[in-house]
Amino acid sequence: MTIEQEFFNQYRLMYRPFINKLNVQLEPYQLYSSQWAVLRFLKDKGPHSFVDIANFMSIEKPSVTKLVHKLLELGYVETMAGKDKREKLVHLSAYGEELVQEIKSHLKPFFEHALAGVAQQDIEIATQVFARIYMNINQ
Amino acid sequence: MTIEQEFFNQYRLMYRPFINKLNVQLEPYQLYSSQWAVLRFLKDKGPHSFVDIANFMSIEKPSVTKLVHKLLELGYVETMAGKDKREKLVHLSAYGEELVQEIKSHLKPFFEHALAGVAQQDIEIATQVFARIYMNINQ
DNA sequence: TTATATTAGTTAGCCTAGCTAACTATAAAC
DNA sequence: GTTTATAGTTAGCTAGGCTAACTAATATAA
Repeated sequence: MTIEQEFFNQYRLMYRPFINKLNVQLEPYQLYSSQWAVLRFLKDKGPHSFVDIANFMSIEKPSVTKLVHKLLELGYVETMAGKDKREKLVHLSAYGEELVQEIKSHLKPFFEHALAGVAQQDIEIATQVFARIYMNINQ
Repeated sequence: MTIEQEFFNQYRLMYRPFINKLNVQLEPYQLYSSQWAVLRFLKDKGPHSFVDIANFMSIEKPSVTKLVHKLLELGYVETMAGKDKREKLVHLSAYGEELVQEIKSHLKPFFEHALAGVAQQDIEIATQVFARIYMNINQ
């Protein structure tokens, strides 16, 4: 087994336990990890269109429609007019802003526990590896 | 944003593009990445029961039933009697053995391309980080 | 030794988180 | 002014899981 194969084996093996545990953490907020990813994107990058969200998350437009409509129902986000009559910009509501802050605090110990015993430098190295793979894979 | 949050953001962001590209690579063999994970497990660790597969992959027994039955249909695996009349051991068929070898060779350049420009040492560090998280998360 | 509890695998039916195809409304390009 | 492209939606599909409830076989305890 090459180290590349081993890397991707371990990468994938970790995915489901991680997502399952994350979803448990998010349950009090009526959120799944995919919806949380949208909120985090809006928090970090500000208001963006449905297409922007699709591109950022590497998913298709109809998937974004579903995610955002659920977040609208929950009152966590709102839409406003975009640069023309077709485009709609999604942004966090006042309530959503508060909630995202709260969730971030709530998740902090979970993430720290997950990475317990890992050197800060190694976390940074691994993070850069992800970014590089993302780039390589999308040419 | 803490480095822990950034780590998990990047981790998740990479997942879908990676799995989608991997599934394209596996298409000629009529396999999806989850089915491939089962074959790889059987190749690496030898014949195992449905419960063993469930534990290893962190999924439930009914999910294993579906995956293995698909692999049986394709003729890639076979079952044999286990240590008692309840248990069934799954193992690669002769054809499956050959195929797994072929797929591994086929995937090699894909993995190398994905990790192009990443130092061997950093790949190893990241792999160990995954293993540690897996351990931390499952107590 | 029987009654009870546990374990291995299956079936049915559900959910998340995506997808494609086809559509409407609007905008851009020719 | 017609064609082409873009933003978002709808309908209906799939992968890849899940829980609940079941059967058959085994282990435990009275």
